[in-house]
Amino acid sequence: MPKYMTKQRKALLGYLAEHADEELSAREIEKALQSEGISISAVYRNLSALEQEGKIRRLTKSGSREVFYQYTDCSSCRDCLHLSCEKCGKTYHMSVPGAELLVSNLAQSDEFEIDKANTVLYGVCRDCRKRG
Amino acid sequence: MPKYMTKQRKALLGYLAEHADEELSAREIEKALQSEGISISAVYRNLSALEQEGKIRRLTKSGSREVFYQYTDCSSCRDCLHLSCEKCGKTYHMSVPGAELLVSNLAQSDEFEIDKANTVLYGVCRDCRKRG
DNA sequence: CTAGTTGCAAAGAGTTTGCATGGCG
DNA sequence: CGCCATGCAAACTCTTTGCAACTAG
Repeated sequence: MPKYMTKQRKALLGYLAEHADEELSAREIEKALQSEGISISAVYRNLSALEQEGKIRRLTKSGSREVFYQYTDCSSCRDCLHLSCEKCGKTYHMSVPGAELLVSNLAQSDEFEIDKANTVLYGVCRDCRKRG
Repeated sequence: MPKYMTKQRKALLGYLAEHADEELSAREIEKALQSEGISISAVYRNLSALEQEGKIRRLTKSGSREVFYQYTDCSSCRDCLHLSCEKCGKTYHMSVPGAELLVSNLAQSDEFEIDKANTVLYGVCRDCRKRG
């Protein structure tokens, strides 16, 4: 959808790439880029465009009121499920065979067709569990 | 947390019980109960209380900006995962053995501990798929 | 040049809060 | 009767939008 590569858009894309798989709020992004010079409206407009292109996921953590945006950097994301750690906020990409197994199990037993693009499993990752 | 059973609280709880497993916005609830007489602030205050007690789940559909509340009427919900139909909004309770299988599979292969209370799988249910 | 993009400020929408009144127990 | 909950309106936060100025291609 976007046609011109402005310096604001470039800065935003760069920041998202550096923080792939992290959950970021619009305000966080604006603050992080304030030295680059980008207005909060431009942040929102670009995030919305990216969301419509399917390059970004918009999410809210349960219990929280905040809205986060997440740039998911995974070329094969159409075929895998996502695990989100509630402690560190990182996203893990579930191996394709595992995802397939789950999805087909579900389709059989409950006759429910999973929408992989919009499903996120929440929990605690191995690293965070080790830390306690 | 709540101490008194006011008529507003009673009306709200009754409405939630009638519409268990449906996704409702604060405004919808207020409108539905306007004959009973409840203010939007009371709706929000009671929903927040219920959310803190864990009797209600607060969620946003991906892509949408709207916030929904859902009263999950399931006595054994601690042990099952939830499937949410993106077409009709209904929640399905995944059979316990199925959930256990999935959770243990994940724990083994990806060493990720699922938080069943906060995880919702999105997709399309059998009924909606039949309808097209 | 010319259309897409930005910044600003104002408008909106949803949610929260302060305070006086009212009602449950 | 005392305290909690309600209603109202104002306050807040997050997000969107109108418009003039700017700039990438």
